[in-house]
Parts: sequence; structure tokens; C-alpha cells
Amino acid sequence: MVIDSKELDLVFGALSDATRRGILAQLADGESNVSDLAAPYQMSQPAISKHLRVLEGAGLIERAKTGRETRVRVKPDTARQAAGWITHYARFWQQHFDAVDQILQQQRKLQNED
Amino acid sequence: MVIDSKELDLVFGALSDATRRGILAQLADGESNVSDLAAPYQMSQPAISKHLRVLEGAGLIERAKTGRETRVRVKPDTARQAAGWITHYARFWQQHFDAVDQILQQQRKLQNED
DNA sequence: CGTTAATATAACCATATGGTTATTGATTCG
DNA sequence: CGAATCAATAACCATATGGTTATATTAACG
Repeated sequence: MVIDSKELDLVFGALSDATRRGILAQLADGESNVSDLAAPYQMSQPAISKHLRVLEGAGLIERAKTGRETRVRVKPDTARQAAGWITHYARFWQQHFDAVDQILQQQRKLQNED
Repeated sequence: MVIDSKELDLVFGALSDATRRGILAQLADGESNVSDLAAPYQMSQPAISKHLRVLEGAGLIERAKTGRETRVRVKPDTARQAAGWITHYARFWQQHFDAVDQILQQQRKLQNED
């Protein structure tokens, strides 16, 4: 299952907010519930719920009701796909970057030989 | 130089649009100019200029005027920082994911022993 | 059984985003 | 020089985003 463009929109969009990245960072310690995830932030509980919905919509987390609380856990696969997109292109970009760098160094060398 | 949160907002925000990812993908073939980058899309030239400004603001590309055209090239370092953020956490997420998976398998095993 | 707790939803608001057309500023070319 | 080309900016518009408060829903507790 290769991630499609629409899904990448959602994943990167979800990652573009510091609160949501913070939530994902918290989940690196293992699954949690909404109250605990909300605790570090001084924003309202509904705001956190909305952030969780965005993360869920992007496939980065999943929520499961257990009793009156909602357990939240990360779905690592989606995140890896996003990482894959960047690192894939990063390799090509670096190549060209290095190539340009070499040319610049070559030019400096030639100038020093004057 | 570690990338800060505000900058990550901009980088992931820039990556959350398919047109901008397309532009970055084109730049994997080497630097280009605005017209060539705009060609594949059926949107107006100002729209592309705006996308380029977003990418530039995020530190993902740089623009340089040469004559009447603008050369555009990628800045691989910024992209690598974003990739770094994801992959850093991906390792932890995967750990917990694997741990949960093991527990589930253990439970299945116990059930089969009934 | 009534109250408290955990979470979601609704309605609203301000600002951001992604597009458009019109216009402008340089540069190149005939 | 005058026309065409490359690209940016301005002004505008519709929709999305991120927050709020108020309310609803469901579960747990005394």
C-alpha cells in the first residue's frame, strides 16, 4: 500500500502544527488518553479533540473508546510513509547540491591558479 | 543548527500541498526556473509564484534572479531536518507498536491453548 | 440515583490559505 | 526603440484552520 497524494496532504498538514507534533511526541512514550494528552497545553479540551481528529484523519493515530475514556495510540506506518517521501527526494536533492558544490570548488581552484 | 518548532511548522506546512511537493520533485532533476516549474500545472503563473514563496519561506528552496528569469534550487538541509523529526519519533512509535503487537500475539497464543 | 468526570459536537469567530485577474517592472529580442 | 517574455505584486474571493464557549453524551462513583 503506497500512500497517495491526498493522504500525504493530510499527513504533512497534520504535522505542520506544533501542538499535534507535541501530541505525537507524547505518544512516543506509549498510548495515552485524551486528558493526559491535553494536560501539557493551556488550550481548551475541545481544541485538543479537534487536533486529535486531524491526526486521526491523517491516519497518524487511532482512537478507541474504553469506558468513558478514549485511548489514543500512534499508527507508525503512516508516519513512516511521510518520512519515506522526504528521504526519497532528499537523496536526489543532495546529489545536485553536492554537484553544484563541486563546481563551485572547482571554480575557486581555477581562480587560485591565476 | 537544530531546526526550531516554528520552522518545522513552515516546512511541514509547505509539504502539505501536492503542487509544492510536485515542484520539489521536479527540482530533484536539478535547478530550474519559474516558467519550467509552472509548465506541468494548469494554474496561473502568480499561483506558482505564491507556492514558491511558501517553499522559500520554509527554507526548502532558494530563488536567485539571473537576467529576467528566476533560478530556483532546493536547499536539501531543511528537508533533511524535517525527515529527521519524523524518523526520530518513528523509531519510538515502532517500538511501542511492536510491543503491543507482541502482547496481542501472546494473548492469541494463550487463547489457542484453551 | 444524582453528581462528577471524560470526551465529543455545535456554533461561532478571526485569520490563514490557495486560487483568480489585472497590473507592473525588468530584460531580451527583432 | 517597441514588442514580447519572465516573474512578482496587488486586490480580491471562497474555503480551511485553529481557537473559543456552550451543550450533549456516556460512564463511573458515592
